[in-house]
Amino acid sequence: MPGRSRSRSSGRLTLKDVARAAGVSTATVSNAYARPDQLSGDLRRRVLRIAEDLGYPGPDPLARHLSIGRTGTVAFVFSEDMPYAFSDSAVLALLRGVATECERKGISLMLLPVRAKAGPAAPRQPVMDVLASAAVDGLILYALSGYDDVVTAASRRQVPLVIIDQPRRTDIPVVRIDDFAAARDMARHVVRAGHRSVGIVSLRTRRDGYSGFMDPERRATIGESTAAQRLRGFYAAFDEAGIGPDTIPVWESWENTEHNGEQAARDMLARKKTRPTAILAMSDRLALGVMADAARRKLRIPHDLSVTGFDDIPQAAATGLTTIRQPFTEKGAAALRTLFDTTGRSTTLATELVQRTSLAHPQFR
Amino acid sequence: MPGRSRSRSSGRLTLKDVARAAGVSTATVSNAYARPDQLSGDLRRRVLRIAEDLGYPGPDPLARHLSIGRTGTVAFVFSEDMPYAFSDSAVLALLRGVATECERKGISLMLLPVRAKAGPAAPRQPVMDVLASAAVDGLILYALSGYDDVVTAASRRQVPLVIIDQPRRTDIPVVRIDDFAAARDMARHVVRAGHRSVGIVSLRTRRDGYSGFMDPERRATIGESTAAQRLRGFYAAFDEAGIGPDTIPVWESWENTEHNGEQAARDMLARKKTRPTAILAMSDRLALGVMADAARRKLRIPHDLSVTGFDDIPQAAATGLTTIRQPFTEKGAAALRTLFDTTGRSTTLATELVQRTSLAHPQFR
DNA sequence: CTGAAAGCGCTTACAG
DNA sequence: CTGAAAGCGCTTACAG
Repeated sequence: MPGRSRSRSSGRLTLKDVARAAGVSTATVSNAYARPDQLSGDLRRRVLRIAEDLGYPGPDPLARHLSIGRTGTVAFVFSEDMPYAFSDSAVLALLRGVATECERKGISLMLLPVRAKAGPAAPRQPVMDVLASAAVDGLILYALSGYDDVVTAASRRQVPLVIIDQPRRTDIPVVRIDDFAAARDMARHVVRAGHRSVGIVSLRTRRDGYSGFMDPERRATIGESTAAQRLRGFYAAFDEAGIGPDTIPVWESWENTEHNGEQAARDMLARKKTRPTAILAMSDRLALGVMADAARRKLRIPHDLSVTGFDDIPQAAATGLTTIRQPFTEKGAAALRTLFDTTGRSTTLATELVQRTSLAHPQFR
Repeated sequence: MPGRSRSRSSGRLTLKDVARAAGVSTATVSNAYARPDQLSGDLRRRVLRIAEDLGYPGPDPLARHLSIGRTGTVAFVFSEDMPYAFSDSAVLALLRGVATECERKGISLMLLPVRAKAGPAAPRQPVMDVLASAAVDGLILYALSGYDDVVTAASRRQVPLVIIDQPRRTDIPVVRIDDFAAARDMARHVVRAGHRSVGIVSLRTRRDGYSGFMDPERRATIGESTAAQRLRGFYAAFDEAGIGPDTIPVWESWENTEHNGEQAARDMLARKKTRPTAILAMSDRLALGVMADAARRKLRIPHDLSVTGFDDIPQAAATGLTTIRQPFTEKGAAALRTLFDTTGRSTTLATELVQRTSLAHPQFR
């Protein structure tokens, strides 16, 4: 802004003002704050006292960040809206892990929601803006299967990236579990329990806002989402048992909520003839929804219907849900470590099948 | 860094590189991104295409922030550690409110924990660092009663401030409830139910890590914390009923956890002779702890013991806890609005006494 | 141990 | 509609 007077023009105090008042250079004032070894204790104390007397709040973070090229902040980027993120215990457990590790390292955490509105084009612009304008040293991308545009925008930024819960990409380190193997193990477990007639409640496989049964074409083009990996795992185990994919109804949920689980159950349990003896859900929340609908129909679990989940959120233990335990907190911590790990190695964390009471031998038919 | 070559020295692409490649000034490139009306559509498209071809990630946020003097980010500053914050439904509801409003306004949210270690001096240095170096346009200070050093450090920053849940300060706008009145109403309700022998489980009144009964001296010097306001409200109602403070045991909890509530109950319910007929807790979590200990002693609620809470978290409804409902989400949203409201007005939100089944007429003695 | 000055990568009022 | 240049407020290699 040519023509304006010196640094006081903005009405704020700057390093320069302190330097002038103390009769030293700005370098010395800067050093007084950030590099105590660069000046004598006496001078440092004097400078700091004068700054305090003047009411100088300390070096401006914005200027400092530009100068040193870092901000000490990382962003957690996720495709859900905030209310959802703060209500989902799986997301919260993950955030707890990220945040705890951040705190340990003295790094600040920024939350960056990139709306999950349906349709490939919808969120394009806002996403770019928020991603492009966040002053961070690294980005943690969470559950962005199908959000290739977001991932692309993120990778343009010249900062380290790590992806949580998404199929491998060769160019970005990933922290994940083996979704295929975990799902396959669960399905084998269901088969071993004696079930031949099963249904699947899937998480979203793409970004089109669809909830409902997947038709053959949709099933044939499930892509590479987390849900796709798990679906393949289920199919693999059922295939081993001679149960073909065409005999298995799959209900896809746009949202990971109990409500979607209930809708799925409503559609699957409606006709007694075709009712499966076991329903495999891709999340505990979906499974809880299925159980809620089953209860409404007076179906006893596991006597009349077996149900399995995925995640092992606190509610799972409370309701006796047989499920796959994921180490959410560890996942979050591992993500942050990976972000600043120069080797760029991906991590696959172990899962565990937790047997409770919601799965048993089918009792009738 | 004198002596280094031009902007390519850091190996990163800058506006300048794009300008050079496009044969225009940096102003034009900048305008192409941020002020489309400042150049023709043709030129803009050409510039953007060249930037894209070069792999330019767009204007660097750090430099942009320094230039425009804003970051589009606000920080939520709280005195608990991250694991606690992500486990407490009251804090989460509040954050949900803040975050939803942030999302609506296109503002990013930063989480800034300032450790709650006991002792006045302990957290001083780290607190200053994280507060001083966060590049934000505003600070939301949550539940910082007793953290005057943090508040002071925050107010040095030349950014808008808002305080949630803390006694009024003349210089900073506050979003809160009327803790005194809400507590007094609850205590009146307890008196009206016929109780004369009561106990209080308090939140922390100071920053010394103390958990246990408050002796008269401690009670006489409770200061201005949220807990102090509520304690005065309880006392006021009991005083109206002729029940003096000296006859009321008060157990102070350093942490707002079920565990601390259980400890309080253990101490208060130990001797049958002096056992109160009603326990007023300053939070639902503390109340749930009291109920848990009561259950262990085979005390029926409310037959053998009445219990009241404060907050109305989801668990309260599930357990029939009579409590004070706080509008957490609205509180968070109001805080963000207040932050950018030039009037600097404080807000006091309404609370509601929710009657459930944990309070009844005392049945014995 | 201290200071003068270039540099970080943008934005923007102003002149043309 | 476009460009030259000052300015945002720091940090730091280097000279003294």
